[in-house]
Amino acid sequence: MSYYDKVYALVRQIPPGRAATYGQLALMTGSPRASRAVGYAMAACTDSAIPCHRVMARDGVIREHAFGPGVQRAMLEAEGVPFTPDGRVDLARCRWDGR
DNA sequence: GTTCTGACGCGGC
DNA sequence: GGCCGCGCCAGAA
Repeated sequence: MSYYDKVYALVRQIPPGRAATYGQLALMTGSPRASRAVGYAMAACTDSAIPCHRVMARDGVIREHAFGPGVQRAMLEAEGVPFTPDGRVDLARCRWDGR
């Protein structure tokens, strides 16, 4: 059980239509400052069972991932995740509370 | 064991 | 309000 597995386990618990930030997941893993490590774990995510598209920066900005550019946003929209006009995820409404 | 890098976060200018 | 720099943790070389 590496740190990655811990992060993945949390990400898999994110319900459809919800989104979480790297810092939030880092906080749940027990290392509030490990946001970078969390992001790195997501970057290495190749398992389709892990909804890594529901994880983004604190600002709601989505970075391109291994699945392809633009795919992440499409998947989120398909799940009903609200987006702001400037192309960011509206974390104010779909932010996952961790439960 | 040491060093560098990275899907980040926050404070300061 | 936007841009720059430093610090954080974990993994790979």
